[in-house]
Amino acid sequence: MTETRLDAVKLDGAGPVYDQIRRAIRDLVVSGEWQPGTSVPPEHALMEQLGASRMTVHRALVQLAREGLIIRRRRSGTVVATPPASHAMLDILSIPEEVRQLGQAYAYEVLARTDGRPSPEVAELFGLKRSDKVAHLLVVHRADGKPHVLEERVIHVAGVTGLSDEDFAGTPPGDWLLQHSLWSQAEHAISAIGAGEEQAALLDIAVGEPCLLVERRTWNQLQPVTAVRLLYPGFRHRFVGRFGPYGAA
Amino acid sequence: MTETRLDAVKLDGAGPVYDQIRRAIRDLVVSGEWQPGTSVPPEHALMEQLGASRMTVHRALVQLAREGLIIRRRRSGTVVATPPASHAMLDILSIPEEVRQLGQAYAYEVLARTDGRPSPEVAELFGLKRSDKVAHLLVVHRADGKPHVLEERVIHVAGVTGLSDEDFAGTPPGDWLLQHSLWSQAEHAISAIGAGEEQAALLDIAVGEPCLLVERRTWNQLQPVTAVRLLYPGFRHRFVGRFGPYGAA
DNA sequence: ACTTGCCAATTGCATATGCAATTGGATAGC
DNA sequence: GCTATCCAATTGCATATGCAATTGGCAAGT
Repeated sequence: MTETRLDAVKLDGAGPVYDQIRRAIRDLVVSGEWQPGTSVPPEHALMEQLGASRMTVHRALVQLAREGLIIRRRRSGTVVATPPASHAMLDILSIPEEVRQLGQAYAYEVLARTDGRPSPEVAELFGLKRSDKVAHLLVVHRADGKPHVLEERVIHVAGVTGLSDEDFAGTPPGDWLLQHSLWSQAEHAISAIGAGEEQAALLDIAVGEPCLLVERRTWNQLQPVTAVRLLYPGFRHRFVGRFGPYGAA
Repeated sequence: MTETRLDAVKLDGAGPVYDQIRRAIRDLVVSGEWQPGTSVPPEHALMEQLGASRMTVHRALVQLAREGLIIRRRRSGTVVATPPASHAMLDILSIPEEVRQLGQAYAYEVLARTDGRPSPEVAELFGLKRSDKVAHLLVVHRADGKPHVLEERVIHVAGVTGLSDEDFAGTPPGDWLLQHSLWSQAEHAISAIGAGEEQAALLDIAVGEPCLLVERRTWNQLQPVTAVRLLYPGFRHRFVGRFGPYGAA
């Protein structure tokens, strides 16, 4: 248990006091000056050192604890946490947004739509009964005219209202669903796969070309809403994220 | 601007009052009962309705605002936010951990190590001067004896202490670095690529086989620490994340 | 030694209070 | 009508205060 020097905590006078305290301590932690395991001075000490009230110091410490930089326990005090396993964040944008952010012209085309019952595989994967009604969609999204991503989607009809009257002429299904359905939970998986024959033709790439496959399933209160497979040609796509040891940067 | 019914906020008596209030309002928002754009009752109203002090109500609302569910402005009040673009979280585990979580036996092998200057590409990619010293490493990680992932790593010698004395016999470089260096910022990218000839041989797969490529670069206070390319055979790997509309689930 | 019980240090939570900052909307003046 | 001004509603921040809950460590007793 290393010592912490109390006078290392220095306020900079910018913004609310509680936030100055928070930043001051955070900087000591992320700079490594206060190593994991060292104990942070108790609230009373900081309160006297900094000339702030206990509640103000408390507020700063509570926030740092919520951010995972410190761990607080009654009686035994506050110690610097060891950085947790990191989480990388990937922004999930709608595909039109994604394309426009790249500065390219967006277009899409609904290649096929069938309304019916789920195939056994789909029902299994998605937790549906064979008797539930679903819509299948096949959409290709284009950026500057070139195929950008191939979307295969299954929508659980009972989970969305107004689906049967919608032809997706004005809005691609993903965006339409965002506006017309609620979701409370999603899961996605990223993997790599070679393009199949049909897929290669639609994406205008060679068969076997490595692609990023993003599979996403969405529920609302345990009821399935939609499942989608997005196939991105690998050589022109990368998902980028930035972060720090304690969370998003 | 829709109306919000004040009496919709109901406490459940479990845990701290401020947290009951927070959860009660959060539930109204995520259930869609309070649509985006509707205004949340002012602190005074909630205070009277719930029989709590203003500071307690305040605390709940401040926290909800930090979580992005509501937006607060002086005088104009508090309104329900429209859900932001989602972030998906991918847990970044150390590779030994990753393998063990799959219930498989972990092993690794350092295939090559060279200490020297960065190649022009590496220097460019990583923001190093040609004169900086770097170590190159090539490591294969195995799960139950089979190649799991191929790691190509560059380490900026000046950014880490004790590197030259370390032979990575006991700990793979990624884990060793976590223990012996600080980092404040990281960036990673995921893409799909076909295995090259050498890579295919080391991973025991066919040339051109689709693979997930994870590239990660790490800095400490703007100084480069390490850059790594992790090549996962695509057919046996997927990165999975779970989340909700307002963040991690 | 080992166990039990107690004390005090430390954090957690809630309240009451006061003032500052922002700004929508009303009002007065032109 | 249009603009400048003021007012009041609302949130933001800090303090002072008191009690509750947890628990490390000491002390007493066996």
